[in-house]
Amino acid sequence: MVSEPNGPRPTLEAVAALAGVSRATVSRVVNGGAGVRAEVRERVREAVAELGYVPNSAARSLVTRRTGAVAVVIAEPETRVFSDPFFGRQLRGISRELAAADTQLLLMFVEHRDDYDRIGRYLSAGHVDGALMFSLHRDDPLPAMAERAGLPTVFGGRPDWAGAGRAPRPLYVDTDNRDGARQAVRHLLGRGRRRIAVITGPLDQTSALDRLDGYREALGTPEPDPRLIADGGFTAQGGERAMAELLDAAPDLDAVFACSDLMANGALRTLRARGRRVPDDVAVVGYDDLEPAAWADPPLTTVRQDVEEMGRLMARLLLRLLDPRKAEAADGVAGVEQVPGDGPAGLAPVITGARLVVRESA
Amino acid sequence: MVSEPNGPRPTLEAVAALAGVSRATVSRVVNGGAGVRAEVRERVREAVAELGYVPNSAARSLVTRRTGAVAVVIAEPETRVFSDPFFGRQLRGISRELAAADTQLLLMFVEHRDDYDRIGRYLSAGHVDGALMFSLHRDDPLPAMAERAGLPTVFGGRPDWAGAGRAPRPLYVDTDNRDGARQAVRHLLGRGRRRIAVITGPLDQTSALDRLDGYREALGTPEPDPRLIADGGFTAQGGERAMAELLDAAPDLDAVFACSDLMANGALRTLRARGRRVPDDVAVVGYDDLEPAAWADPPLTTVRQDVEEMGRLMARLLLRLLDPRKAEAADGVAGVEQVPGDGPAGLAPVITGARLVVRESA
DNA sequence: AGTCAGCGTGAGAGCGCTCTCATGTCGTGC
DNA sequence: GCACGACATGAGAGCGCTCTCACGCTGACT
Repeated sequence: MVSEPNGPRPTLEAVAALAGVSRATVSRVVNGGAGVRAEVRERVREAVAELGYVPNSAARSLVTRRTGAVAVVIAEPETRVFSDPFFGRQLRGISRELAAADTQLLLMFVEHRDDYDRIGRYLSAGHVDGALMFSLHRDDPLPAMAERAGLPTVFGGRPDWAGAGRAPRPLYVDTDNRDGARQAVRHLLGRGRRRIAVITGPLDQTSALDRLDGYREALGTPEPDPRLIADGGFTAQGGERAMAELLDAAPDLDAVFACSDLMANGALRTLRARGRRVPDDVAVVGYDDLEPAAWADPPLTTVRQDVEEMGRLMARLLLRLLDPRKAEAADGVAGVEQVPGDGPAGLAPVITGARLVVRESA
Repeated sequence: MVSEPNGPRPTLEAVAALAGVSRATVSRVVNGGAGVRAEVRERVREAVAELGYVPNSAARSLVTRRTGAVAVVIAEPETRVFSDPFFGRQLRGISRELAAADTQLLLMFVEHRDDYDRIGRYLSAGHVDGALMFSLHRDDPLPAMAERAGLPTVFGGRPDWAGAGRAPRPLYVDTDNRDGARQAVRHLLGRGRRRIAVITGPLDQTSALDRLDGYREALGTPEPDPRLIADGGFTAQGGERAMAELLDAAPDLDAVFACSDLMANGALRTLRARGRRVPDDVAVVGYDDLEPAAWADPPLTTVRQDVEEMGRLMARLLLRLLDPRKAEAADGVAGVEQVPGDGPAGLAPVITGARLVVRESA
């Protein structure tokens, strides 16, 4: 690759001239080389290498109407996004999968009300071929925006599809939150705990709701003692506070299911401060099985979801949506269950399994 | 905005027709409207709104040679990137600043050897106007690639500029690592500690090196007792292991300066396991002042660097590099010191201050 | 009254690529 | 020996935008 240090980047034209063929032929070679005589193909390849030719993406996507990039939109108040390794992990899974498909990842955070405008505009502007959206709360306008813009979108976590009218079924990747919660609570019941409290996430998110439902189901009580339920907002501080509320309202509790590891950590802190031993006095189960779980004191019994894999699945789903032909035979991932009864092959929401990991806290 | 649900997106041409002007005039209005009669401008704006016109970015960047996007390249083994809130925080700062300048953020992780190829190609392909690079280790080929591609680049942390030959001075944002480390160790000295160990980061990174130098300086010994130095690799596990090594090699140590909060947490864990009380038996100081510091048990005395601000500064520096005219009067940030003796106004490395935060661990 | 600067606007040439269609060149079958 | 299809290649028309330049108009100055 003997490129000019700083001259203008070579164009198709230049390569064509050097190889003694037409622009069209060079284009064909650059895009796979089908229908070009081997000898010519080789000559063109050499010219490309010699000039250090790299296709101009703007020109290409101007005509193809494809950008080779997807947006990842994270609509989460700043508190949670990066103190919780959850997003990072998922992002990495996404990044891996996209990189493998030579697709770029555009990261956008929604923080303020006015960000919606900017992002909505951006998504409609055709800068990206599709979008991955995270942790939307109930009234988030983003899904509607994406739909209006006709932008293929995959959600992280089952979206609360209140807003959309006659929209097609949304595509998403989620874990079986309800089942995970059930496993957690059943484990506590199996250890003889009877006054089991729950620290929930914000109840305008389906993941938080589903876990709460799983808790209810496992207890077999549709209306559990309200003193045993507190909202921890999916943050460590929230978990700390929620645990304090719970202890005040129900001093006799003997277990707590925190719907995220971070909240479980907060809860542990409160329990320690109040002199309750874990797990002897109060057993604690978390959810996620990310770093905070293993590093808690004592290490958390928790529900594992393969977060990185979820990210990967989201990306794969979107890529398939964008280009069904390229649907590599990369399917049939272990532990993945497809919701049945849907459209074209593989284009359906994906629910991954949850699994209890027993450590010392319960 | 009464856009067609799914029709082809309107073009300049369409807007021009509706407003009864030429394409050129619409273009002028869309790009600020300078040199267009107010009345006409208004008419065009209405047409734009009516059609829901959004400029096609590919067409635009084809002619302007600008993409309005920058790459953020993170070259860090997976272990650290998202278990440490450091990157997330910095990313957020970057994102904020870029969003304010309507610039997109392309995120790319380097994990494998072959990723370098892909990313190098990408950076040369003119997809982005500039790049922000993080935590490069000594022999990282990325800076050279960026330079060869003529891509404006700002580094996070002072790069080890071994590779580059006659390159211009690299632009970077860093904290005063050496001073931060000095403060940490002086604090320990001030508390009467005499056998102060250090848990370093990987020594092929300047931040780790600089902190170690600060440690040496504060001690006043160019060659401190090697038994008091261990590499913790900037990870929690590494910190745990390093602490164990230190205790084995120098059981009489009475303090440890861990060069990151995560490593300090690991160290705390080992100390707890070995029955050493903190801070009574062993005082511990961390570095970063991110979540892990406040959540440690006991809460960590640590060195604060405003990570998000660093991210913001990196982005600002790059934006200024890309478009000097737009250098808003957003300068003169508190606590920021510019390295003197450089090129055009403001285009110089930035070193932000470090500050000791005293909590309970020392 | 004539000149000319200055401003607002339009015409049109590309930016670098893809893709359709026409053209040319064989090989095959009757 | 001729018609025809298959295949390889080239010519050229855009994709939607920006930007230069030319043009016409107004108003100020000689």
